[in-house]
Amino acid sequence: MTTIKDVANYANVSVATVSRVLNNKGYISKTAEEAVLKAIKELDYRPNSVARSLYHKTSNMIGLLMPDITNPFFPELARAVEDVAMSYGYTVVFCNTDEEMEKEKTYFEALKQKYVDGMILTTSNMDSTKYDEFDIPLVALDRIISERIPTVVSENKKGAMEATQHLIERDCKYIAHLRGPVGVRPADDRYNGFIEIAEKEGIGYVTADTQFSIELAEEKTLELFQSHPEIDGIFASSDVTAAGAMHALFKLNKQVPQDVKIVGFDGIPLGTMLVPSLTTIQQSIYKMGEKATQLLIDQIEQKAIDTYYHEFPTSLVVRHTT
Amino acid sequence: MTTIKDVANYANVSVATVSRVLNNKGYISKTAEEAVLKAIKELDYRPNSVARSLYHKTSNMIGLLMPDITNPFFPELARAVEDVAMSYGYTVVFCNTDEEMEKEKTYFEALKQKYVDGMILTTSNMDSTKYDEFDIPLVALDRIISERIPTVVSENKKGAMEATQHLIERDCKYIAHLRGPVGVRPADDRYNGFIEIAEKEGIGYVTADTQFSIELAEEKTLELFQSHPEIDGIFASSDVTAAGAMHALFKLNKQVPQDVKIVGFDGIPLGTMLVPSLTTIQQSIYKMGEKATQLLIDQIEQKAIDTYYHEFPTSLVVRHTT
DNA sequence: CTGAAAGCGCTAACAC
DNA sequence: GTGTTAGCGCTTTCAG
Repeated sequence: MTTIKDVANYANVSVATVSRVLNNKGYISKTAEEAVLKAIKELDYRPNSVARSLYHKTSNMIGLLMPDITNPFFPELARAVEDVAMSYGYTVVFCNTDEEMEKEKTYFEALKQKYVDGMILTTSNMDSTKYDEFDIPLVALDRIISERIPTVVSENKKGAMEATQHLIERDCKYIAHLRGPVGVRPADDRYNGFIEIAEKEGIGYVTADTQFSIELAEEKTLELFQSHPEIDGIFASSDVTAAGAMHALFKLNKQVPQDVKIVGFDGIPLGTMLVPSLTTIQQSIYKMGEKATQLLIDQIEQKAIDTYYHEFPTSLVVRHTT
Repeated sequence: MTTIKDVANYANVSVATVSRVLNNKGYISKTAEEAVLKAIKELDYRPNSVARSLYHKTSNMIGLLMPDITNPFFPELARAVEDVAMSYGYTVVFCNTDEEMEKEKTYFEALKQKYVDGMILTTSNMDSTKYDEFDIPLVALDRIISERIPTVVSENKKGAMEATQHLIERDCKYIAHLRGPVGVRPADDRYNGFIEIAEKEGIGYVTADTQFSIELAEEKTLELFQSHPEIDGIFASSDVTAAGAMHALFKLNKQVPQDVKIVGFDGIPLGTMLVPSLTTIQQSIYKMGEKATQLLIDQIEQKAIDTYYHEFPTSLVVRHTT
């Protein structure tokens, strides 16, 4: 490993001079600059970023905490974060917390110790005050943690209302809602949107709690039909649970969309892969990831942040399940 | 930020002593140890890992280069890597290279400068000699780069042979193979496996080149049926392309599996979500990720590596498309 | 057993 | 314009 000292020796200047040309700071004579550049090239020197970090207390790394990259909602988000981070010269460290507070805490600490310049949180099971204590740039993505942390979310409630309305317009008389994990904010918002429309329209409905698991969704759907055979519409809180519901219907020998109509939520590629393809509420996943990263970098680079709360519109994408 | 110096002052010892208790190295008296431990606790001190990195020339970070986390084959792999890394106290930096040599090079350099302790490569478009030059621990995962780099792959060819055999046993007379990206090793191996069995069994066949894109797979399938309407079996080189084929068949009004049977490759969750669910060649994705990470950490920790080449068995999972 | 001090590679005063 | 030097926070000889 060649160091700044080697370069200085080779170019017959001091390390300070080398540092100056490296950072374009202070006055350097043309000759000195050339000598240094030549030395750098010939020795194939690259500054050691750990040493820089130590001095600057900054690492050009950002942390990304998410529940589980294996859940098909997250890869696109992660991709967006990585793309933007990369374009600004930041590198991303990623961590799966499984919605477990312990893991979240461990990672949060570990990343702080690594001097990450900021973190994007797509998970939040820690006491929100825990985050507040720390003076590291943070952004909440698809979660709401505290109004002091810039936040990027979808219009979950509005989307859910639209989905429900759509089922009603498609003539559904009795709608089941496969609710997402209770306590997870976006899922709760969707639940509330569903209830609001169902009540307002005076339609029959029933709900069941699920997780982001296809098997569980299938099972719950089977149960629902046992107790409520009159169900003719399903609003699932995610595309994955919608897929689970479709399996259940297949088993029950119900035709989609003739006997039962389905709307999902997320707009992940899975929806188009299903046969019939899934009507869903499309979120601007990639854009949300971009925005969150932008907000984080703005904070890191001390730029003023105008708005702390960003809600991205959703849109109904009608495909073949309705 | 509280430093080792603060702890030393608080405990009335020298920084050397603090360092010793931190690392359980050298002799420390009970009293000194207790004083230090108390100081650490009361000041809520955590060692700065950047400073440690600078001294040790190690960062407890590993890099993970993959083509695109958005491709559903990769999240599980990434998850396995992260899980194992985490359990050994390593943190993972992840990068999407899009199979582009430029990005790969950029990331490779960037990570080296960050002192990552090693890298897992699920991508390889750089000249393999480029990797050899560098003396950083490396593991090739789902790719083969050089025999000097420990490698973890699936039995791609064998799996493909089994898939083809299965279609033949299911009475397919004319089989199409949706080939993966030409030049990507696992895809080429699958292609070769297919050809070998098709030739050996003297069955009719045709192939088409695809990428990991559902749309393209659908399009190519449509084209294939135009020129070869007698196709009654499809072996797709990935589950995603299999899904594309299913869409095409839906459009063509062909029944699966009655008119046409399909086998995919990968064994990603998508397969179970499709209706009918997809028969596929299951790879041990998670295990491969684990093994690769283990191999990397062994190298980092200077443990001897017994075998450089690890091939994981695949297995035929029969579901409803055959 | 413990402390002083050098040094990991780099940056930024502060002199000259 | 350029060099000297004191750190950034930590580890590890080397004395004592």
